[in-house]
Amino acid sequence: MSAAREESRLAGREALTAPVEDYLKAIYAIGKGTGAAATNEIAQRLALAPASVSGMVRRLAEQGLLAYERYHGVKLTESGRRAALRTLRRHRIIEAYLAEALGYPWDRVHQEAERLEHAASDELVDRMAATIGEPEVDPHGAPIPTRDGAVDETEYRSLADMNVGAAGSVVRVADEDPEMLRYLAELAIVPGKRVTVKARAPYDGPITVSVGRQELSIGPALAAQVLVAPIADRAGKRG
Amino acid sequence: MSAAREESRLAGREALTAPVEDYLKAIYAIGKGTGAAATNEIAQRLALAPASVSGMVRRLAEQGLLAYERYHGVKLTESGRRAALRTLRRHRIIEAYLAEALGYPWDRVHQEAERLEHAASDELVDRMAATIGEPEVDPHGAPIPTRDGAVDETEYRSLADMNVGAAGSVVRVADEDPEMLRYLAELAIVPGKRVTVKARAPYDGPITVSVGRQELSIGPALAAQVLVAPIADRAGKRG
DNA sequence: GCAAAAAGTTAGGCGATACTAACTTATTTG
DNA sequence: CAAATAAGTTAGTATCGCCTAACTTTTTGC
Repeated sequence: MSAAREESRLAGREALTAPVEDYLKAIYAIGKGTGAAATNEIAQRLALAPASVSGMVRRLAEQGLLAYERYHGVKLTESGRRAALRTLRRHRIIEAYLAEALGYPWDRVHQEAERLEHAASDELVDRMAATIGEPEVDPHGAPIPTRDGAVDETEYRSLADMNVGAAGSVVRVADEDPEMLRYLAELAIVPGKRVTVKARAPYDGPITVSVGRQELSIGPALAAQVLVAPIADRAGKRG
Repeated sequence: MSAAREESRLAGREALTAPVEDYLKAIYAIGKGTGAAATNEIAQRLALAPASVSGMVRRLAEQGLLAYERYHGVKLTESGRRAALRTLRRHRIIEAYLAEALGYPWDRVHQEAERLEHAASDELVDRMAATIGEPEVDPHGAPIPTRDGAVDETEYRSLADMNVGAAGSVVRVADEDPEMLRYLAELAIVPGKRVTVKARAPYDGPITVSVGRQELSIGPALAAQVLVAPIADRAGKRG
């Protein structure tokens, strides 16, 4: 009964299914909001076969959620972008709420939010946001889109791209890998912390960073997952 | 990719789909835990065609969740009953949490919980329960099953079945119809309230009830939705 | 600038879950 | 107790979202 299907969806939204919301989120993430996304990239991010993506992408294009040209990847339409941002808002508010209100550790909020984002109503998400004081970022520092679809799209440099001597403030870390998040927490590399790149070994070697009064060495793969806002160095060098 | 399917499900549970959980809940509700449920009743409760129920019920029987004999309805197995109670626990804790922690009005918690119960992890549900002090009933007075599958199965009399003169304490009201819940709240017929049946008109006529210092008249259909625990009448009449 | 490699698509299927229409079994009732 | 009615099932189909295998288009690299 398709009536039951309909009514199981959420009032006020155009009843996108969970898989559709996941595709839109993935395409948004790949295209950073406005760019194009390749079939294989979408497939990899969603852990699906490329052929499945071809099929779904055609359907989403028919629904007007994205622009698709065979063999040339896809781009979100304005409507698709809005839908992606609604899901992203849900996801990040849920993450923030789980951490703030329910004491969830930051390495597990992502996984839980990944499921709840498809089931939570606008009302619930808004109540969560209000309860924890309308946060602007999630526990990993990712910006939360507003109700009307605005997001801070500032692009930050990763710790891996900073020059030696440059200082900055950690604004955001990748949120998907729990083990990595636990490790970063251990190192005290969390949003808000001030970091300075002390050295970098050649040939993709480890990067030495000072965080607080500690100095530590991390691999470039990990450093790439940490985004930093530059801070004008008080000593007058340059970042 | 069935791997993605798997991983989208919840750790620690045997990965029942949302429809399956809904069937089990419905069958549990109809059979009051141990009795049998008729195909048509299940169909009606889930707003599905009877033919769809026949199909699903066969599959659930193959999975060992229920005992099924063609043309003679179904009964939950022990495993099915446990699964139903797990879902019920989720549902009711979520309802209680929404009301307590997020200020949800009692007429809307059911609908929201109906979706969240399929997406929330055990950890989330347990954290919610802990946060609001391990409630024993949901906002409508329905008992919350414990983690190990025990529920209070006391059967109460409805207001429609009470003798004139009988007094009692409202323990539970039906939870699905928001409009009815708003009306009951208006009348102050909510769990915990003391009620006395003052009169009942013949031919299925209205029932006059005193609640607090008010006296009001409600139809038998509404009265049937209100469950009451008898209170030994202080004046010595009888219930 | 063409052949090899990479990327993407189509074709053909599958499992879940639902539907309608037609049929069978059970129950009720005169 | 037989006919009428109610309840339940089977058969055949659809949609969604996914898969693999085989094919086509685009890109890359000599």
